[in-house]
Amino acid sequence: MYDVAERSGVSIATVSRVYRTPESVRVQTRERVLAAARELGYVPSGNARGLASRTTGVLGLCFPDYADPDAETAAAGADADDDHAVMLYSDQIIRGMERAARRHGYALLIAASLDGGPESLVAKVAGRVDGFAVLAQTVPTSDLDVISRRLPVVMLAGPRGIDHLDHLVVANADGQRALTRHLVDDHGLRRLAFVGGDPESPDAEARFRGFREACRDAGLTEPAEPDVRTAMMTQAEGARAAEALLDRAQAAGADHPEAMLFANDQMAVGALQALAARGLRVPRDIAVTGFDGIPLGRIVRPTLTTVRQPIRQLGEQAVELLVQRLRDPAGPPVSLELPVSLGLRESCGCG
Amino acid sequence: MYDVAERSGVSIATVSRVYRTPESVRVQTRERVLAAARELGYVPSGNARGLASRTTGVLGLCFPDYADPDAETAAAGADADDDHAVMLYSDQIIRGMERAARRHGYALLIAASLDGGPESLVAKVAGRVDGFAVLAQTVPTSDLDVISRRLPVVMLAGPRGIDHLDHLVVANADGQRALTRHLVDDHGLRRLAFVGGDPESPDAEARFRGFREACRDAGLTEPAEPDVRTAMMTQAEGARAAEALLDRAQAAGADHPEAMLFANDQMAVGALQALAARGLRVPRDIAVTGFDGIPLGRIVRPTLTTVRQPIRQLGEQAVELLVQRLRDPAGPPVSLELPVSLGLRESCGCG
DNA sequence: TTGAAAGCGCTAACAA
DNA sequence: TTGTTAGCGCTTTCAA
Repeated sequence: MYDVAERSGVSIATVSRVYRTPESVRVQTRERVLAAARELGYVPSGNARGLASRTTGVLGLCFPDYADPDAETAAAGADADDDHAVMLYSDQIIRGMERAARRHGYALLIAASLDGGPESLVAKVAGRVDGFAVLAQTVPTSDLDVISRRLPVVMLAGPRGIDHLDHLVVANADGQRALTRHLVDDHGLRRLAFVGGDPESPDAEARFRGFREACRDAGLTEPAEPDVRTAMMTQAEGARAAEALLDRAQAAGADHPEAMLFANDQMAVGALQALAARGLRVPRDIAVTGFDGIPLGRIVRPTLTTVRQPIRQLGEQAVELLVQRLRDPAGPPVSLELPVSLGLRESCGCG
Repeated sequence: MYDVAERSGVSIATVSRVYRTPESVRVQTRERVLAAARELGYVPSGNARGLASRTTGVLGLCFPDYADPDAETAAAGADADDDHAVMLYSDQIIRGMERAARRHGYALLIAASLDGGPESLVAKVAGRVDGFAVLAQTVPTSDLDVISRRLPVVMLAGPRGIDHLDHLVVANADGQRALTRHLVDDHGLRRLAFVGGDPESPDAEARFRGFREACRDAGLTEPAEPDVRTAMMTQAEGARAAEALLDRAQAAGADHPEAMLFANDQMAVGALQALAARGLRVPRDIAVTGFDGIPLGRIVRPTLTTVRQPIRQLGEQAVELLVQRLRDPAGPPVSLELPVSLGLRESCGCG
């Protein structure tokens, strides 16, 4: 910058103005500066700029560093030889955030979190942005606690964790409730079984809650617990859960459920295969539903009825929240729930 | 940092050491510093750090700001109501780069390029990274010219543009040549028609070149030009091109081609529909092929034979190139061509 | 093992 | 419209 100033015969302040507020510099001068900059290959240092102005013009995103297990499994199921079709949860959030960030003139810095420590990627991100979003279970609460005292952080798709953070979730309970009602009201099903996940998973629990509430509202017996729980909510576990449900009914001399509702699509897809193997036709003999809206759900036969998560909107909304928070750092913490939508396809008897 | 130093009774130099080279500080001291940092909510400033050390630990990516028309069209074709299934070209590159960057300890800064000007997003990215990748036709050559004199830039999937840049392309000609040979050698087809794109598109032209070479090698007449060219290579244009080809043959009193090869999957998908509408069965009456390997290609019926681009590897390789260039700034410019693979499915008679 | 001090390249008053 | 001058918060010799 000093070189550019010297070469064009102005002060560094003028060079700075040319880049920050071009109108405030006489056209003639401006062009002289720009020419010199071009000749010298001058690229303004974002670091120096950020240091002097205390803003970076960058928003961040931290997401888990393990490859999304759901998506990987889906890829394997669909077509193992390439992964063009499979979009990860994080890919979609990135896309949403990038678009929204661009609208507001921000760039997006992304990093999957390695393990902690003073020099973790999270720390790096935090030090280089004006604010950032964190996907649930990515960053230790203790780190977030420290960081969120210095800059805006929004927590995505998880428990708030720290109560002064802004936070964004999808309407898990609402979605599952609506889907359950659809089964009861529109298809007349009454013997429903719910397959949940780890009790520690807020998503899975919220979905079960929705199921339970719908049962209650419909006058069915309100279950205290999911009929089956799985640890990882994988396809294999879904298949096993379906079989267990069948075996259990048989052992009791009872009819099998009229519908199996799974806390995610992965398990539902696994169940579809297991049920076919046992000679049950879906949806004729039994209905099956999932949750998430993964691509695999419309490749399998029958196509899978599900609740679609608005993942991209999650990213966009995260940026909106950050931008707003940057404008008004003192406002009360915001907590938003994004609406989901039903994807009614063949496996429930629609489509 | 001064506060942390004061609170823990050391100098700022020691605080710095705690974060940069923890081993060089006595354990006792280190923990005192860390405790103070925690209490104060200290987050090291990436800007200051970058300014002082002249490195950012961040790599960048600039990609076009228009939504990828191919992918958007694919989404519309597959299922207009959501976009979970559709991965954009840029999404895949981002994913590839992020993974590779993480392996090398870098974070990734992404920005779609708005229009130029001194304050463009490109300039912002350039000023905040140690090096970055540019997707073809994203950044004006003049800007790149200036920027690339200060930091490593790798050009992706396009003409090199500036000859001292590292640059990465996929083997368009090789892929189309191999696919054409497959049609000729394995399926015994000889009357082939090629539908290309804008002569300005290096990708489309390279693909046509591969086609032409394969024709020559097979002893067929070597076409000087594609049988049809389209401007945007969309589905609609592909459909129109297929019809034009049919009409042309009919007008000439000739048989229709035995195969139509399209310069991308979009057009091929459009053609599939047009051919079905004309009562032609694919691949029985005529074979159809595309290029790219978009997700839609395996959802349509018949599934589409294509050449798959290794897009994610493009991103990973870009990072490798940048890292290498950062290590050895003076080395000669590198130019790599990534191999593609055939995706033989139903529309050519395989699968 | 720790401290002192000189920048890194820019922005933002304030002056002229 | 342009120039002067303090820092911004850190890293990095060089000494101690």
